[in-house]
Amino acid sequence: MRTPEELTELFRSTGRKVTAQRLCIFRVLQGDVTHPSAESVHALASREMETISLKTVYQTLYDLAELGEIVPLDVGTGMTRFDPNVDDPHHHLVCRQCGRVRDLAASFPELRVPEGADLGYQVGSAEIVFRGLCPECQPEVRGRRASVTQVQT
Amino acid sequence: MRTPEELTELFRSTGRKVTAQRLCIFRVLQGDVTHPSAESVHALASREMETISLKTVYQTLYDLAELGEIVPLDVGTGMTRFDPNVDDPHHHLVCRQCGRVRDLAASFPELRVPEGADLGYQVGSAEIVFRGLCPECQPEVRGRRASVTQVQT
DNA sequence: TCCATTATCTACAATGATTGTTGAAAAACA
DNA sequence: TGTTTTTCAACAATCATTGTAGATAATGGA
Repeated sequence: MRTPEELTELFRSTGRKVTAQRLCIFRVLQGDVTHPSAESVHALASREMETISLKTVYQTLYDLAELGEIVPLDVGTGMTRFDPNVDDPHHHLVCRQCGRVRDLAASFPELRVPEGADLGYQVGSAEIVFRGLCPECQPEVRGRRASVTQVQT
Repeated sequence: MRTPEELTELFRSTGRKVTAQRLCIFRVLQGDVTHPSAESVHALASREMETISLKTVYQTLYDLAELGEIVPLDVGTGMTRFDPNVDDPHHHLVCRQCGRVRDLAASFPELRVPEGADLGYQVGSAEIVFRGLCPECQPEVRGRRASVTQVQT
């Protein structure tokens, strides 16, 4: 995602106004790698601006999404998450315990819909969600993590 | 998914009661390949039993999920979808226009998290959602479908 | 078959995430 | 600085889903 300064520029140049609230949200998102929900962006922003409303956060997040600066993401954790990493094609790691989401920096160019299996769909993209346990949620086995299990695909 | 008769058996043997509503829901799910939402199961069931409540549908769907007969699925269409196909490992095709969901009967045993990209996650499974246009939503080009585009992964 | 037990039913209210509305306030640009 | 237009915060409303409660029905045994 771009810096708050670049986003300011971008907002102005697209006829959007740049307010203290928006700058605050830009700052919160900057470098956030945890794919926050609107709620958690609001919680962080509230630390700087107590009166900022959740509505404003949603609004700004969807403005950013419209400009292609972040991507709304639904990985089945009940809320929409926002991914500020739009530059590198990537997939996602989701913790099935705590819901933590991280980017998986890899592409899978060999991934194809097998011949005849497409049911007539004109497929344009694929998203992979890898599910497992994040480092924090793993049971410790004699001081280190339990052995890695086989990926079921 | 099992037949209504088998499900009746299964429900009884797990201390659940078999009611007319439940049988109706079993019948509706039987052979449904479109991954219906609770709402659409309710709509179909209502054709046979006008008074059946949405709550009952949810309840029965989650009973079936608990018994492993169907799988709740979130593919980002705003509602939970239910997949009666639990026997064959598979992934999903989602229409980005109408939200139609279909099974993609294929497994990708070669799909691995690249060495060092797992960020410490202990990955156990992967789900792939292929997005595109279903046959009904495709623009027609001189009588037949437009050419297939490249899958972006 | 009939009873007693226990689960399930429907109707209704409540939840949590998200979106709509409105008048007040603030940013942009002349 | 003034005017225009957007955005703000507070509040109400929505949608999918879940909780509650008393009425009802399925089950298993007498």
